[in-house]
Amino acid sequence: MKRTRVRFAPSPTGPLHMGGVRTALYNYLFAKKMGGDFILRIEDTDSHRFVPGAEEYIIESLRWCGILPDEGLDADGKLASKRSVHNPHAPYRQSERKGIYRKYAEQLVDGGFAYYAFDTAAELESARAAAEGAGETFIYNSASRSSLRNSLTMDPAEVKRLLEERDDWTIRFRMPENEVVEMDDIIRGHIEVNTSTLDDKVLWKRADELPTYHLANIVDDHLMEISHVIRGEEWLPSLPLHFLLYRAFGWERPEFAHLPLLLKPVGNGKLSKRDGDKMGFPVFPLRWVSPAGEVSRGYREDGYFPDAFVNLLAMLGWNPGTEQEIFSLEELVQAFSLDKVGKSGAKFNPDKAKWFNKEYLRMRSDEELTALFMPVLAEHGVSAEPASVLEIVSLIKERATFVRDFWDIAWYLFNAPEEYVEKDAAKFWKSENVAMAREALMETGSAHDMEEYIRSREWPMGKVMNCIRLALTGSSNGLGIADIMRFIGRDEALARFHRAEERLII
RNA sequence: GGUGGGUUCGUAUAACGGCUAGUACUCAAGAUUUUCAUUCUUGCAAUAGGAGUUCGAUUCUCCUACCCACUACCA
Repeated sequence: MKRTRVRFAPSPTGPLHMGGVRTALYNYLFAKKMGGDFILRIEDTDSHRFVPGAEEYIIESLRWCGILPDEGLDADGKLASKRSVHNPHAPYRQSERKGIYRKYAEQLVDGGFAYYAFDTAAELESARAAAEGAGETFIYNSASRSSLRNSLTMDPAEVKRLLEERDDWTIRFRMPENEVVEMDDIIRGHIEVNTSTLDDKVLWKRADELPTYHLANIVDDHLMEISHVIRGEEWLPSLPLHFLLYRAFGWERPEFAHLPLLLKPVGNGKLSKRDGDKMGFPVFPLRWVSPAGEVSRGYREDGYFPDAFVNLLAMLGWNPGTEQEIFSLEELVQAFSLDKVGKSGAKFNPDKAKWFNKEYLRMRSDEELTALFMPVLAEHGVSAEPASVLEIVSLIKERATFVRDFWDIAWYLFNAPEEYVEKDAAKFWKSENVAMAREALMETGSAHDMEEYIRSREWPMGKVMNCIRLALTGSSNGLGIADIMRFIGRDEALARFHRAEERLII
């Protein structure tokens, strides 16, 4: 049986967004599940839309997620340009493969599957405008190509002359007339399309001597021995062309699987960069600063754990068929299967994303979380013993979604409150409570004794404790008094209490 | 406009023609707790509409509606 080989083939026209990461993830999971190879290829055949830094961003994102390719990267983590044992199909950047595509395009011309077209951009523009004016849509296909300037309509000598003289011609695919293309998609099943609704796509451009996506994609997938093409649903409309291209070349084609789109949380439409900015969640795996200086937030910088991010992405459009929701990458590999991938677009839910991170935070060891929390403390000008921070972490980890929440939850263990929440003070800072609290605090040496003291006197525990809590934390919520006092000590607790007495008016 | 794809609680999804349509997130209520949070319990909430096939349809077929994608010498 043929070895499973899949590829992730992004275009470096900007930062990879979470939908792209999911496509990469599904490719990776499928490859690993089948014991095959996951290949990274950069499709940079559009010389006009190249964005500096985008390729590096893609690689760094995959690295952060732990879904690095088996093939396509050199040992230094850079995209491979030279062949090696691990990179037998290098280069993996299409701009570096530039020289190989022309002969394939011409092979199609020779076989009668493609032709040379000499229409200028301006001519096509006006043809489109004319059709639109007549209430029709201009399609470059069997119906219109006979009246356009190409090697199918022109004298061979004239064609030869133009090919030599001009440098703006293209090679177009000769779409068959009125033929039903029958296709099978692993996710969507059987699909039929009539070629009369399709157009003669440009395959190769003389102007920059570069192929378009369609040609480069098919040629490279063939050359790289790709067995399964797993890509976004937006490619489904070009599947007939790709089928026909494989047929024209006489190549065995890979299996196809078109993934459902990731949609925006509210309203309709696919997830876009603006949604995240507007609704307060990241759309990108990593922070991205555009060449113009525009900043987009990233899951990494927002405090998400990479395994949580991968987990939540995996569950968007796929399910294991069981009720398990938390999966490590290895477990995902084991459980993954393309026939459990859904057909309909998945709306991204930021609340569920946070829930995943919360679950992962709880699974982290106290030691690891402490190591992550120490720098946060330093930022707040606090120096604390790792041992006591570890103890604090174990107390607060269940209350947090992100490590950065730790400070908001436990800051009062390090600093005395500067102000008091008015509403809470009004509720609990009453003379009789304050008197009881003061006595309990002064007369006992530990939180445990204090509790006994209050209990034995049959004082209202809630009122007294909240009075003390208000003095210690500035509000009526937070950790247990015993825990707080263990960390700040009795002296500090008394000092805070006296300070509250000075500052708060009863 | 044309072509293709899609449609189960608000969201993600389960139910390979057959129990009362299940689970998770969110939300609400209750229990626990010295407060908050956690935890636990309970609750709210869905098969887009209409035909057909069938003993029986969320599931198969058709029609309608709505949504999405594509419709470049972009990917």
